[in-house]
Amino acid sequence: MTDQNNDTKHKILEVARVLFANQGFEGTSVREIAKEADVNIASVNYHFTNKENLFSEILNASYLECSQEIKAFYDKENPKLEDILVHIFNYFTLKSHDLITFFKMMMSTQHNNKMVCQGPRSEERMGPPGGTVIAAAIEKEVGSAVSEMDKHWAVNCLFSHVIHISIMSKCWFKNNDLPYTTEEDIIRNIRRLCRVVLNDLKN
Amino acid sequence: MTDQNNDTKHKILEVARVLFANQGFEGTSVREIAKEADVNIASVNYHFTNKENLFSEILNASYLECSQEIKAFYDKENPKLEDILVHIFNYFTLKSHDLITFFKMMMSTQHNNKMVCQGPRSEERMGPPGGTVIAAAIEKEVGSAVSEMDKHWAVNCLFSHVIHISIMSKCWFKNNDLPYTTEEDIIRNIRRLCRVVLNDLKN
DNA sequence: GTCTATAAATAGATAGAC
DNA sequence: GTCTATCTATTTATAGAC
Repeated sequence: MTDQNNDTKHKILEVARVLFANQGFEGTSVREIAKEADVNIASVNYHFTNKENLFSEILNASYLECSQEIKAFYDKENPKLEDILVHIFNYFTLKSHDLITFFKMMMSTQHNNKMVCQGPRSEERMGPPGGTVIAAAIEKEVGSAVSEMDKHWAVNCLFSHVIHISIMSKCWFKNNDLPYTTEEDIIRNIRRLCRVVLNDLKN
Repeated sequence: MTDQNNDTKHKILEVARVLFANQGFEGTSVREIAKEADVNIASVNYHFTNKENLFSEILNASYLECSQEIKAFYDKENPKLEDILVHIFNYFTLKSHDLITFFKMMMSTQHNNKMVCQGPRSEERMGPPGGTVIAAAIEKEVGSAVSEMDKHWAVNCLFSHVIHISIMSKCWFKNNDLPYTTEEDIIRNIRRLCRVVLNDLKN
């Protein structure tokens, strides 16, 4: 594998994940990817066999990178639960298209049946990316006596809020100037939900 | 307008909303819609001018019908907050493609900029469908002294959870058999979040 | 209002020269 | 590994007969 190969392959991946995130699978053409990445159109199929496989590789990589990013933050900063969720929000909205891509793909029924389940399942049974880290943080703050069901409930509530807000802040809020939807508002709201959920688990 | 016209137009709308919900805008062809609705392909453009306009009409209608359905339930049953949210969950997952369609469309960046804002804005400034009903129910249970900010926070938390779970239960859960994701689990979790959020507002 | 036929554009994929 | 050229299929949209 030459440097040129790596370059081309990498450029395609970088461009494709952004285009897929913004336009969906069907909304993005291979030609568009090649043009935007400034590579020849035939190189896409040469490196990835076909469009579906390119998509699939990005899907699996996105899940993995999301999980790893969150894990790295947790290991390095030893943060509180609410800091993790704010970190996830910032990561998704400011730094990366990964999660947007990932959840849009899941919502495309014709693809999720074929694709979501394949590839390495890094977090057991493919819970939400970062799910195990969120669960660990909950246990640390509430105590290890917390039941599995309680933990699942809490992870679910918190993650669903963050992912929903992350996605909505990119389209809905922007187009409808709703009240209390500045970045500071959103982060304050995330922290508040964390405290409220944790309080419930403690009782 | 003859009956035949109404029939054809109505059939197209019914079929298209389901296909758009499942496959997205680009993933659904006009041919597929016409075939599934058992109408001639040219009638789609005859009645709706073009594909984008058909999509746009469905988008606005879906938002409106969601809001009205929730409002009707509220006016008729005088339910508790948690019953409203369970009703929304049931409505979205069991009875209708409306919300799925609506949120998928919002996530398609190339369309939401053009479309989401147009049409009648039934709930002020296009908050989530059912948002005003949820807010009213909160006020009824917590008391009218609750601040606007608190209400927005609560609506946000509760709605984001329900919509996320509704969407996920159609693809993610099914494909990854995660624990605590039966319909009963989900409903129990929704009710729990309602109680926890309400408790916080009362203090 | 409905139909067939077709125009015009674009899609994914590949053959074959280099 | 990269490129041009092209095949084949499919798309949206429309013209024109009925």
